[in-house]
Amino acid sequence: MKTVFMGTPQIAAASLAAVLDAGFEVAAVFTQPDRPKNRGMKLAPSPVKELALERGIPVYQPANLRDGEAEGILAEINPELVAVVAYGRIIPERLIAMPKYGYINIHASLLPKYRGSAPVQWSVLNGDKYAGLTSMYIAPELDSGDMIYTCKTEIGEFETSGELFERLCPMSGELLVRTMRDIELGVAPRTPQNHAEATIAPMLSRDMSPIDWNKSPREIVKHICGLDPWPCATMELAGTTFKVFGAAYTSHHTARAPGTVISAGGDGIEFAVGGGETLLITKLQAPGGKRMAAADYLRGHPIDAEG
RNA sequence: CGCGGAGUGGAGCAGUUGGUAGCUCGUCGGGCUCAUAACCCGAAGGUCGUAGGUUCGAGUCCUGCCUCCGCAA
Repeated sequence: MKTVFMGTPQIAAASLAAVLDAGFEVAAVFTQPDRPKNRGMKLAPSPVKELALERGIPVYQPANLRDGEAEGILAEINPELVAVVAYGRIIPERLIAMPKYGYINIHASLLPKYRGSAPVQWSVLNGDKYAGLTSMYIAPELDSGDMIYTCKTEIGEFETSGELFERLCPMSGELLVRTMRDIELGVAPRTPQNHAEATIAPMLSRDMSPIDWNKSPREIVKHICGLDPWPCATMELAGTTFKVFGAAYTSHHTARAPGTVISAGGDGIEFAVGGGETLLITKLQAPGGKRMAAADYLRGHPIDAEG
């Protein structure tokens, strides 16, 4: 089955690797153009591009899928199936009709929940018990296509989005391979989504970073985990903005206003939060510094507790 | 050359207008205690990232390099 693969980040690269290792013929790879990244803003290839080059697969990085050029390339390759994993681009309707088996996509949520660009992060932020992956046929409307297979995994209480992403990578590969096999065999199921239950998981932004101490301990923990590794939860303390990476529950109660520092010691910094409960911040990062245990930070920066 | 911050004993930090380095915690020894991560006394441990330069003298000024972090996605 002649296939074209489209994808960009790490989870896409992991999926591509699985497809290749399973022996499928990948005639070409489409990925986002190299982008300036990191310190120095050097142009960096996407993980998918790196893998494709390693495996000797032709790479295409069109800036636009609608200008006819991409269509020409695809027409020439004439794939029977196009597999899309986190490509970061809407596929024009006219392209979807081209391949014999159509376009399939792996989306990192249990559809119809969390359509959109940040499904993993939102499943953590919302404190969901499960996250997952769905393979589907691509439909013109974003992430609305008929579902093929799903794959489900429990989210750890303190698992970050980044960690969950890591775990999802191999699962995505397996799911894609299974889906492609059954499509080739003609036995893949096709289940329409319940569009009434659809929710959207929009991109995260830096504006979401500040911690709202009025929330419950668990909501704050999920906020911290969901925004890790980007854009990261933040808090203000003594006029400085800290990134927050770790928290622990306590069994304490307080009458102090949410956001008040109750204590600061070897376990971390304890804040009053919503519902009269408290939460211990255990890992943080000061501007210009590395991330460190809150207790370590306190050694060089004594903080006065108000409780 | 995209912009900016930082590299000081095991950890986190101070270090004033340049004059041979301090604090908190930890570690080790001793003491007190029924006991303790608590308290008291004492000790060890640093070529101040690196290579040069300025100077009578540099952690403290100048230049190159290395490493780390933030912005940007």
